[in-house]
Amino acid sequence: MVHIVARHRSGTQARGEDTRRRILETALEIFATEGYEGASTRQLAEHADVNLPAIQYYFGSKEGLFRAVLEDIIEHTERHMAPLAPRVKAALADPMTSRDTLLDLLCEMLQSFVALVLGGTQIESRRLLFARSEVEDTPGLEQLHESGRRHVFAPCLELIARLLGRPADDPETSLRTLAVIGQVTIFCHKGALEAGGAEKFTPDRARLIQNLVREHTIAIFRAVSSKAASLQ
Amino acid sequence: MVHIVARHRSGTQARGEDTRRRILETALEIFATEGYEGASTRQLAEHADVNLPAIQYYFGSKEGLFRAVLEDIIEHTERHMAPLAPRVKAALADPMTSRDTLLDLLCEMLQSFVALVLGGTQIESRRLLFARSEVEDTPGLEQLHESGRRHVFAPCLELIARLLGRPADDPETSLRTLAVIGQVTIFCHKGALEAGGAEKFTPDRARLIQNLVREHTIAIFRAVSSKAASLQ
DNA sequence: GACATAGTCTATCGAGCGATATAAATGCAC
DNA sequence: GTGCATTTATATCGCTCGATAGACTATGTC
Repeated sequence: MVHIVARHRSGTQARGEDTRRRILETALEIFATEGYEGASTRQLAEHADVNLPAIQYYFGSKEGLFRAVLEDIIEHTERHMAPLAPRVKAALADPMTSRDTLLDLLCEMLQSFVALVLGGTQIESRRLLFARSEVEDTPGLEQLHESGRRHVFAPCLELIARLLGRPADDPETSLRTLAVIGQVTIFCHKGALEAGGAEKFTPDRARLIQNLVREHTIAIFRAVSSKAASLQ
Repeated sequence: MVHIVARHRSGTQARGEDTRRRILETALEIFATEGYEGASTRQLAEHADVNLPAIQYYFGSKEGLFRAVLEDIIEHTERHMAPLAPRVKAALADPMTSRDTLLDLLCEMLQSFVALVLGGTQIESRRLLFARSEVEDTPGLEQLHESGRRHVFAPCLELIARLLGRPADDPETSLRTLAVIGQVTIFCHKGALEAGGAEKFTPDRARLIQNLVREHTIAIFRAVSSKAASLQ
């Protein structure tokens, strides 16, 4: 029952801890490329260079392993988005915050989101798993989804609601928010790589995307604000 | 070997043809919700109300059935996008075409794309299968991808290249194109439904999305054109 | 009415899956 | 060194998968 109790390190336990992490890290890659159902426990064990029952031993089950992988990602997401959260919260709390400040915060949110999906360690795997979470229906993916909604979608929605002068639960507000975020999420898909002409997203490429999404977003909300913003 | 020879209709043959179509249509739904690997031949047969070997009989194999489903979708995509293609081609061929015309055509392309993924018959299934094609790695999906690239991405890319005054193979051009298209593709994901607050995309909702994507796109390219459009 | 063809049925194959029972190996405390 | 918990290894279970074999029925032809 190692996968439940807390770990204390020394000789054998330390080795066990290493094994656990090795399984966890290779599992991220394999789940990302093969999907949950597509990845077999035998494949997972082989790539982590452990024997088959090790997965049950450390994580209880294949599902337990998958959930552990997701928890790692969620934790990373939250840590990545954390610095911006209080600033957004403060800006929203103050009714006097200027439009420029709100718009600037929105752009920062989006740029941070680009950095999240295109940068950092294990980029490719996280990117693929994000994309999968939109499609598959696997135990635990709901949590990943929920995390994305809380740390990315919700703050953007609130900022955009203020920029539009509309309630956050207005359809137009949420649909515009989705459209704006869609500018970023499309880069999670492998089709975007091919169409972009490159094999991988280099840091240069990521920075270019950040700048251009910023430019688009500013253009959108400058235009929308200059009119009554009521269509249909 | 019915799945190869051409069909001629009369008594038994006509019944066979009906069975074939019934399998094809229910298979679209099941592949969309369960994925290629997730859908079992037993499930497919049961939902189509045929026995298990019927799939092998009519389509050779599970893979053959899947490819047949994709071909149906691709054909639908091409037929949907066909009316716009010659107008785009003509506009691009003429070096004197005005910016406003180019921008208007781009918006029409995007609106038509919205209608494709959110409207028509078997909407939900096609939408889900589009989303899956971005992630899964299944026989034949490459063709679907290729079709989307040729009928949606490529024309938009050419129009945007002209609007930016940049070559079509410039990274900025393709990345901007992806960002703009991303405004639409995000609505293929089920997460977009929940975040949008609705259970399904009603025609009203689809029209609202069309209008708002149009507005965003116009704002983006009016702003970009008004400056030298050279960043990073 | 005999025959060939088209279509459908039941039953079953071999392969791969996740999971486990069981036991050997490893390092710790005493 | 002996007892004990932790970690790794072998062998195998029960199940579902895609696919097929082969018998049976319905239809159109002559």
